[in-house]
Amino acid sequence: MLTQKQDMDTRLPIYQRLKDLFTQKVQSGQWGGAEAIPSEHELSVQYGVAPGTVRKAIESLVSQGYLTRQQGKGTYVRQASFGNAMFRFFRHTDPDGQVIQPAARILSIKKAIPSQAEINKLLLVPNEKVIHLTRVRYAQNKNEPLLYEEISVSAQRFEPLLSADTSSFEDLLYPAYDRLCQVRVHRATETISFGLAELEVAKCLLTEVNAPVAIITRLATAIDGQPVEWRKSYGLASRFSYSIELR
Amino acid sequence: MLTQKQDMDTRLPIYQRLKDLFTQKVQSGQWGGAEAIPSEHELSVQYGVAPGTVRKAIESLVSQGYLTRQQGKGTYVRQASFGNAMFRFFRHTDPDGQVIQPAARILSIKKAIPSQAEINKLLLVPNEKVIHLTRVRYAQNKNEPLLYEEISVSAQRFEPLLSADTSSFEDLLYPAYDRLCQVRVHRATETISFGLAELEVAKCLLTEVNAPVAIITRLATAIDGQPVEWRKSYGLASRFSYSIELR
DNA sequence: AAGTGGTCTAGACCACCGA
DNA sequence: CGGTGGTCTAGACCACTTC
Repeated sequence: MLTQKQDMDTRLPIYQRLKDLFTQKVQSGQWGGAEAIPSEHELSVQYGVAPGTVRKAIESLVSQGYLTRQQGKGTYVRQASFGNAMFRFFRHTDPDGQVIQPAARILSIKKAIPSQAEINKLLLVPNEKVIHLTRVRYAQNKNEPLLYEEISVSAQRFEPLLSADTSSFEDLLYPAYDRLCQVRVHRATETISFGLAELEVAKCLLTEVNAPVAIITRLATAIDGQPVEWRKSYGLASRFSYSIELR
Repeated sequence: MLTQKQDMDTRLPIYQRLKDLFTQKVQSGQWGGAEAIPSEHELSVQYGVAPGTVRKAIESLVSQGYLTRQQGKGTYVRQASFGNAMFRFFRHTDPDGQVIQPAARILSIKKAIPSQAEINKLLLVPNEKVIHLTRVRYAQNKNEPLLYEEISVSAQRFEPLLSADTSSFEDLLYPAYDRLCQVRVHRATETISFGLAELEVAKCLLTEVNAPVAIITRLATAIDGQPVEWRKSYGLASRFSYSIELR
């Protein structure tokens, strides 16, 4: 009663098999969207196991970041929530500790031929084009630019971006990906390095060419592990600081 | 029957109270060493709760890295596992994202009067001295310096370092802390920022004064939460990179 | 064989949410 | 109010380690 298309069952514990099964449901999109997944009770009946066993599988997926549970409501496939995580770390040296809510302005958005780096990072197929998007982020009340960003996505999957009203997604890109292109960012890897501002970057950050800048390279992936967005963000190095807890 | 010296009980769930209680036992050293902690059954009897509740508390502490369980043997306070996973805390990467495993050479090690910053970070008591340790890290096969490090620890707790043979712990400091000083690093927080090389730094990195450098500040803490080591690492900004996964 | 954790069951009652 | 997840109970049987 727990056997799936292929019996992945090599005498794994039931809750493990459930976990695999549920992971498939999430990755294939059968579960997801705004709906809650079936309740614990429902699942336990459906698969003929005890509620505690279903619970254990679900708890494990929650701790892995695939699901979230809300008491009284239900269990949901998790939305990405790190949208502007980076800005937690770009501390403006204002009266201390004030969180900056950055505004954003999109400078350009156009189809282009991918570089080799983009092909590698986004795993593009031959002849697949990309969409290039450039953006500047500002401290909200000031005119001061904080970050210049170059963003690349597959032109195939993100076609709708080209015809959309950019003003509707300037600040928040990932919700727009979801809304317009049905692509949901699940996690990302960021790499920090330092370099010197090239002309375009310098212009947008109102500094000189060759000024030291921090570069955050981000590769964002969907819940099924496919890379969906590659991004390079440039900020003035002198203002940059980034904290991580290691365990 | 679950009440402790001070009733920390504000109607917290039982397993939470157990978790706090067990955490105390670990941090105070009542549990630890080579012995297993009491069995689930024993604990459930002792505190008058169901075994499943004890289990939930323990599982949570296992996932937080405080305990490990071994089927058939028992549950143990987690030992530092530096043996092979040598660079647990070393996240620096080369431009391709490969983790770099550098060799190290200790330049100096001596007792000193702490700066105010050190007093604050390490929570030193009045008149407590520190040990200053400086070190250079090299790419393994090259003569090229990658990082210059200034490391501060309490002179009281780390006295044995001064009389030890430095060649025995050049590469691996944390196992040496454990072996020589019975101090186990459990976690650490790193902050990355950007600056310009001062004289000492420039000399060791074979570059000029005011060359752009990446600065990684690390505060390492023991299992009881006490700060034990404060470290500043400097690397040439042009060669530096650092990766983090976001979720 | 005895003791440990690992898995699983089959409930109970509570707190929270939405209609 | 009914349905959801959150907590808790009180067992069962299994797999593993140690003696």
